[in-house]
Amino acid sequence: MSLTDTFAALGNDVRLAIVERLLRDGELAAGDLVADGEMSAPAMSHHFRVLREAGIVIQRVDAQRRLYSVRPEAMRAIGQWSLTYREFWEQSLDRLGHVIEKEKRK
Amino acid sequence: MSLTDTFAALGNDVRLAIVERLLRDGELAAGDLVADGEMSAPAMSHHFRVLREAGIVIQRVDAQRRLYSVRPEAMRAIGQWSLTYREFWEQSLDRLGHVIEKEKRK
DNA sequence: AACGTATTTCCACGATCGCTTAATTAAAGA
DNA sequence: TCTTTAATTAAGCGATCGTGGAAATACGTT
Repeated sequence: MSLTDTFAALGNDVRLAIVERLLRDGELAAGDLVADGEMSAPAMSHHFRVLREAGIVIQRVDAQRRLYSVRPEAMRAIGQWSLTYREFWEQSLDRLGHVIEKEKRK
Repeated sequence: MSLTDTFAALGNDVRLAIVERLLRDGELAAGDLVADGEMSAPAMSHHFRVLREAGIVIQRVDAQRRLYSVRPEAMRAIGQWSLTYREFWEQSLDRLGHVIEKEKRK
């Protein structure tokens, strides 16, 4: 459940797509994802397991269905991490911003 | 060079540690990382290659040495992505915040 | 030219990944 | 109870990953 595990879990096209779909649509059943994607149910189930074990999604049981949703804590961990270095990754934008500022003053 | 590739590259303890080290110390030679870690030079070189191919670090040549540093663009991609969903991952904090607000009003 | 330093590429190996088919579990409906 | 629906677990397979040792490459120094 470390940040490495989080990144590893999201480092796969299928799983990143699942997470983004859940972030847009909210809670969805495993079958919903199997329906529109061209992926077998076992394969999808495996991806959900990886996401669950990484702490990215939680599972809620409703009769036969397994409803999945994204854990805000997981997203927050990534958010906090990137914000820690925000000054760094905005430095090139800052430079650009300064150039624009200087241009304006002319 | 997609976001998936970025996450995949960071989904490894050694590589995440390398990136955080570079973010703290700035530009470092491959050998510097080999020195303090208990990892062989070939293994370290491979990790740098993965990070480079994912667009996370850039290599600058100085005589025999290869100096590595983090590309702000890569960090920004993660930052922007998480900020896209900021409202979502701050919702649980918001709820906590509201509870605190209500408590204050009493 | 020969040597030392810094790093990468090549080759091999065991471990893990992503997927499929088949079997299993579990709950709802007839 | 038998069947259908929803999903997971089990087993097996090729592909990729992470690593180390050995060799190769590249630059600087003597």
